[in-house]
Amino acid sequence: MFGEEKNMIKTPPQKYNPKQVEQRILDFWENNDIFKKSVNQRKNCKPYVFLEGPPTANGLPHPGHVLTRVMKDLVLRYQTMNKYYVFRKAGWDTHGLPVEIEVEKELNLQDKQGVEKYGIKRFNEECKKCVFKYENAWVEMTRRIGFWLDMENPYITLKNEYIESVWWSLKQAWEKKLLYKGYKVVPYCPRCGTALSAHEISQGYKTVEEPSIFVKFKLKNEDAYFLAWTTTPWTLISNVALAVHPDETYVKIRYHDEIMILAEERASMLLKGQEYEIIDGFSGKELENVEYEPLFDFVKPDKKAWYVVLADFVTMDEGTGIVHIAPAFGEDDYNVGVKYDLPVVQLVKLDGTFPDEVPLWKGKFVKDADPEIIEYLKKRGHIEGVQSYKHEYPFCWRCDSPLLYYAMESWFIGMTKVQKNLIENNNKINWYPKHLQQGRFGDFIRDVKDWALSRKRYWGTPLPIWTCTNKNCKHEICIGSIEELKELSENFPEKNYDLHKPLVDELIVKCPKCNTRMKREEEVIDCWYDSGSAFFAQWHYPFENQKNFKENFPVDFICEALDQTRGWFYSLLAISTFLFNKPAYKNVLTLGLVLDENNQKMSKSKRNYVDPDIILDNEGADALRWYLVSANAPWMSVRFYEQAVKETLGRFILTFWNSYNFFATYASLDKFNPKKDTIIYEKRQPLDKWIISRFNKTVSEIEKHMKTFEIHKAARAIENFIIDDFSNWYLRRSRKRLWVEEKTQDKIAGYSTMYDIILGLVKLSAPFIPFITEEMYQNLKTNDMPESVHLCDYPKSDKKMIDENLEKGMETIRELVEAGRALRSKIGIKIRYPLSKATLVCDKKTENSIKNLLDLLNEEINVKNILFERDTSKFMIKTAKPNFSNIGKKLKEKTKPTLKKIEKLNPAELYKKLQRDKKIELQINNEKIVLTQEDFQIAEIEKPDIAQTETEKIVLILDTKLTPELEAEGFAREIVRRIQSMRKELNLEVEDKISTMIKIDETKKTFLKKWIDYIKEETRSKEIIYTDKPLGKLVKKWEINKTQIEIGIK
RNA sequence: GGGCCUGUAGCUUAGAUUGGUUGGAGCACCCGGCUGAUAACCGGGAGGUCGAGAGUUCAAAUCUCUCCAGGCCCA
Repeated sequence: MFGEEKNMIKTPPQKYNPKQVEQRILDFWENNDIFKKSVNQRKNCKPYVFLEGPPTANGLPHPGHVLTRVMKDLVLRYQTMNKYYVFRKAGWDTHGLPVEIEVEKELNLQDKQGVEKYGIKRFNEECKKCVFKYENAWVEMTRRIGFWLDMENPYITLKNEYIESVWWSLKQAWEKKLLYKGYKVVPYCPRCGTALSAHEISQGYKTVEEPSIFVKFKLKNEDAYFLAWTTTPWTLISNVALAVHPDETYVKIRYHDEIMILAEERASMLLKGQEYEIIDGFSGKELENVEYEPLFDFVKPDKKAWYVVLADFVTMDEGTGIVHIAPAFGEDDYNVGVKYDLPVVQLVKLDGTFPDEVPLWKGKFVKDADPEIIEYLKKRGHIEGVQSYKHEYPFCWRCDSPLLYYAMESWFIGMTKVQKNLIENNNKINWYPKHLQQGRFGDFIRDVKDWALSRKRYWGTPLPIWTCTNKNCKHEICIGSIEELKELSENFPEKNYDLHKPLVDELIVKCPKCNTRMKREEEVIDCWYDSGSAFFAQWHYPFENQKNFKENFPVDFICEALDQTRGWFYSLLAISTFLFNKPAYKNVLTLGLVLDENNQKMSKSKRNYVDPDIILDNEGADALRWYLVSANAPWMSVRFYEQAVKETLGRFILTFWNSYNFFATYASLDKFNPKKDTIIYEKRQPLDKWIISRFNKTVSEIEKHMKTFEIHKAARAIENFIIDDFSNWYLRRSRKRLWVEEKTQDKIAGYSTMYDIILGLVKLSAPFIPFITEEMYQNLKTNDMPESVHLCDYPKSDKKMIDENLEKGMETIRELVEAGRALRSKIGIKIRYPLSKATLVCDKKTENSIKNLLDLLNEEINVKNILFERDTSKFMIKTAKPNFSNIGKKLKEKTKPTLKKIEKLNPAELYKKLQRDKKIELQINNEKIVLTQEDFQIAEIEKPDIAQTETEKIVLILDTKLTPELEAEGFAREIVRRIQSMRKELNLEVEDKISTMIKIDETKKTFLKKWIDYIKEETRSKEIIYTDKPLGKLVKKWEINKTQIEIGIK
């Protein structure tokens, strides 16, 4: 016996069926709790803290989600195998406007009024259901691609505990005086009565053509006008200021007998070819605070208004360089208003019509009033011109009404106050890729605005701020825990409560100061705040798990797609900065987007969406994973289509499988026992030592790349190793070793090496392709190894095993093999026919580096002997050939006959003669012609029966003479090949014995005499019988080098 | 409109830091070979204005500027 049964390697199935294998592995993991074990066995190790960016399960997962999950899983498995404790809690993001919109659609509700009519309680119940609508699809996708994540105990943002943690953090902000009420200009749909998110707006841009007007504002105390330009006449009613650019030049001109002020650059553009006179010029700065007379005075502002302010956003691209400012209707306007303490005049009602204060147009929709307003101003001489203007304007995606930019009351977190800390904390984060840190993200933070936190909606974490309804008290409190709320409210339910609307608003909360009932601010908060709280709220910190939180903060690793830069990546940093003044995470890997085959963003509306399930079924999760991680750097966009994954399967996964399969098949035949049949390193072949060296080098390469999240490079290092070094060289060169029937030491050395390498590879690539590696591992493992490859430790590079010299030598050998094959192909002698000798011309150093590896070269180019030389002179003959241009110049019309004569001479003789006599004399048409050395060029040619080629360091010379013995050997190999292909045709097992009958002419019989045993052995023939009528299961006629033979086998 | 990223053979890509011989691979293609790894393997071939243009330099895929195309984010 060669080994014990339990450590035996089985013969794997020839064909790899990804779906079947992966299904079986999934079951194996589940039945044996491998995921939990992989986490728990590292419980006492250093933690590597991961935080899951929570998806919303109210839509189906998208290929982009597959990519993020694959990448996260890869990193986490890698760290786990590297002996870190990696806790992996799933999370669900459950609040937000998209959910509400989805539900509104389902319930066919048109607007907020519709929602309130339907009932907030019922509505929110629907929302709650909706966010888990596709939970199954998500869980199934996650499972199927092999993402190990604890989905049984996820954090969920809608849970009371989660909300409580969020409340706690808001109270921290409150106490730090960061939470305040202000205005925010938002795109607003007056018909739906709701503000729209950026995402919604981007869906609804349309090109419209509208009137734009040039409006004259008369200066106070001077008979001159500011000329301003606007596309929204209805906002003029609420005008409070004019803005100019501080650094631009403005001019006072006389035009049509009126004095007007506008930007110099714009004047020359607008009045091109017209007559006007420049009276004066000044910089924008000089205009600051100049007052003008209002166009309308429907209300008396409570603050100083109607003067010139300075603003950088004023451009010279269009208009007059003077911008009319209505802080209630534009974000820029609002910001400049805050800076100058301008009043907010808001003469538009929430339904988009003018209020009673504007008697002229009251009740009219503002946009419809534009023509009337223009007419009104014209009559009063305030209009200098009307142009039609084409531009992009946002419309409500739901009801198609034009959106109004509108200042709404909103609660803010004063991020500008902690900006310095934000910048400092950002600088502590390792960003991958690096450029985001100071680029897109850094820019964003350097220009940070206060966080508009509140949403006038229903489905979200309620804003925990209550105001006393007693007009004399007006006390405001922020509640930071359920306990606190219980204490202050009379009717807090004992159990089964839900902190969402409407319950929070039904509580009778009494003012701690005057005991009057308090009213909650009706808003819910931005759901980005929810997910940005995950790093503490997932622990229900500080109410529970204080220790857990402290050990897991800051998080080591988060990973999401590029679109999260200003989303989750920001909200995490923002919250952790004002709470703890630390970054929430140390490393952030930002992934590129998943595009379709034509580099277009995948979307359902474009119908270019690739369903991951199809690929998972056809090519499998491993091929999909490998493609996604090896195709490109993680932060680059990756094209996603089935053909690409199919190619990955063929090129890489199947090559890996075939390598494994090849080894396992033979190891099983020979009952190789990995525990007992080991050969010490020193006794292995150079080839073995070489692959071990290459392996260890690959391991260290991977370590280097994984450190910098250059996962594609790590993957490619594995791929190159497997395909190039292991499969296409090591195994190919080792096949003969396994083909011998006895269990030689060499064969066992081969098995040992293959076993070690494949087992190492299986571990090395387990985080990348967890299924196929598990399948292989289960067959390879001995009973004292962990039960799953994912419970193993990651391979470490053993520097002692790296032999640079050997690697260099092997490289040289491989170059020689390549050159040798090319040479044989050129001279037309098949590799099957051995040649007597090859000579390598090189220096001593090179000779030394390869002298132990010559067997490989021997076999690959099939020569009997290999010799070394220092120079090529033995094999080459120097010759002289005519130098056409010199001879031509010298002999003119006699050139042709001369050349003809030279052609007839032996070039080698010619060379010798030239060397000796320095000249040559020729008799042409009775004339003596003398040619000298300059008339010839020196060339080298091979001697007869010599062929040569060269690599960078070595000249390879083959003796091409085929002796009868050599030919006989080649002929024997021809026969072997025919018999082998017949064996194959009969689908014989490798070890099956056959009986062979050959019909062949007598001369060849003697010719072959020496090689009969060889043929027998190679073809596993018990006997070879010469006969005129070969019989057997398969009989075939062949022609080899014009010799007819007939072979029968059984 | 602004910021950032990307652009190398039909496709996927190497090339960084530090400019330096003739820009490497793989897939696909064509020719030849091999035949118990067969959705393979080996040799050869064809295929490149390195997105375009300008500049710096003895020398540019690489550095600078401008432009073009695609993408993302923000307006």
